[in-house]
Amino acid sequence: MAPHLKANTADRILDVAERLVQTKGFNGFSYADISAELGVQKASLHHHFQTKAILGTTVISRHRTRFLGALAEIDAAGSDAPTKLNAYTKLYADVLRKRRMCLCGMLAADFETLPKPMRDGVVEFFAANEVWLAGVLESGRKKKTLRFAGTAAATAAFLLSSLEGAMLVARSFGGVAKFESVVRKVLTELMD
Amino acid sequence: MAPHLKANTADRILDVAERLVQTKGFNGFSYADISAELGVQKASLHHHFQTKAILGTTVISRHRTRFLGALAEIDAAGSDAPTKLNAYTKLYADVLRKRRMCLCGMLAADFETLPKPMRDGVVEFFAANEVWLAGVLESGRKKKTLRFAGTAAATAAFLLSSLEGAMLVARSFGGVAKFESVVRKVLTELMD
DNA sequence: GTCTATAGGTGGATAGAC
DNA sequence: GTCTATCCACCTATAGAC
Repeated sequence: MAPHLKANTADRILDVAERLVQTKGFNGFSYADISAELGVQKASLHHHFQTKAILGTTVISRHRTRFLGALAEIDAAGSDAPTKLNAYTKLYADVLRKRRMCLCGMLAADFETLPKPMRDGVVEFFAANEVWLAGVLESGRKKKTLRFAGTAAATAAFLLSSLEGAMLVARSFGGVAKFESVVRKVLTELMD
Repeated sequence: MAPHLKANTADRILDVAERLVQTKGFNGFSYADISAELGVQKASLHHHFQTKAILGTTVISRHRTRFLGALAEIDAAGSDAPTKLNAYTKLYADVLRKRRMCLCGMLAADFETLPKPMRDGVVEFFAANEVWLAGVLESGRKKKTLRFAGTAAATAAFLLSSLEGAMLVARSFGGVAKFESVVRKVLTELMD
């Protein structure tokens, strides 16, 4: 709430690290990159985040907190299910507009090379997303504002997969316009 | 055609490099990894592929040739459009079963860190896939074996995105079963 | 909490013998 | 075509002064 004009060093490190993970992947950047960008020595970065694994884990957990906060805000608005799904896809579009990949989508690509705590964070993020989506879908089906075959859980998995894939592909091939075209196709199936 | 019992060194290097890209990403492996696995010194690898960029570019172009060959085989079978789409998704499922990501899907994640020739290869691969898919979709619509709204090109982009995303997510969260569940959902929309 | 300095290892890449 | 040996830049991480 209280807006600090200058974030503290740890947060500024996390900001840069988060962006670098989302654009270059966890193995595509180093402490030296963060050091150069912030004008802070590498040793100072290690003071705040002793190892890269700890830095990565912290990036994930801060991101999950914020993302779940955004979902809570969507819920708090009290809109109907289709509006909630639109708002959800807008979260992804906003990330893509910054030329970034979904944090956990990127880390899913790097998955095999990640330390265990980061892997766990990625899986938790996907699970939380699917739980939230399934809830929205189920409520939409009850109120007849959404239509879909099969379980809400399977439809949630389909939604998450399609959004992640649309981001992944669009970042190199087609851009925001293609992402939004795919999103419209996905949502239309549920809402028409 | 002629089955060599032992592939030549260059091909064996490409085999390992391809698998490492698909599992760890382009920035997640080194010449040392290939060296250890093949029992060949790093300097020898550089004799066959002078730089990592050349190695990566060669992996992509060999993969594109093989993949387009697989699509040509599907076409040669002369099946109807739904059968072709099923065969196409099976190509992806087979990769996932080997616990690998689609080569170009993985490289799409690494995109920002790739040398230009590799970027071009990734984009070409996606473009070729969408062209092929759009052709199958258009022919299916003509013969009323497939139904979809909008253009064949947009539907092809949706298909590709969903398959890439389903692979990306399923590799860390849900496995082959979830991938196939998503695929069934995607194809059912077109075939029901 | 930030710095300088450095350790110890690995990255991609090359030279030159065989 | 494969090897040994080596270069140098960069990596993560630590020690210790300020």
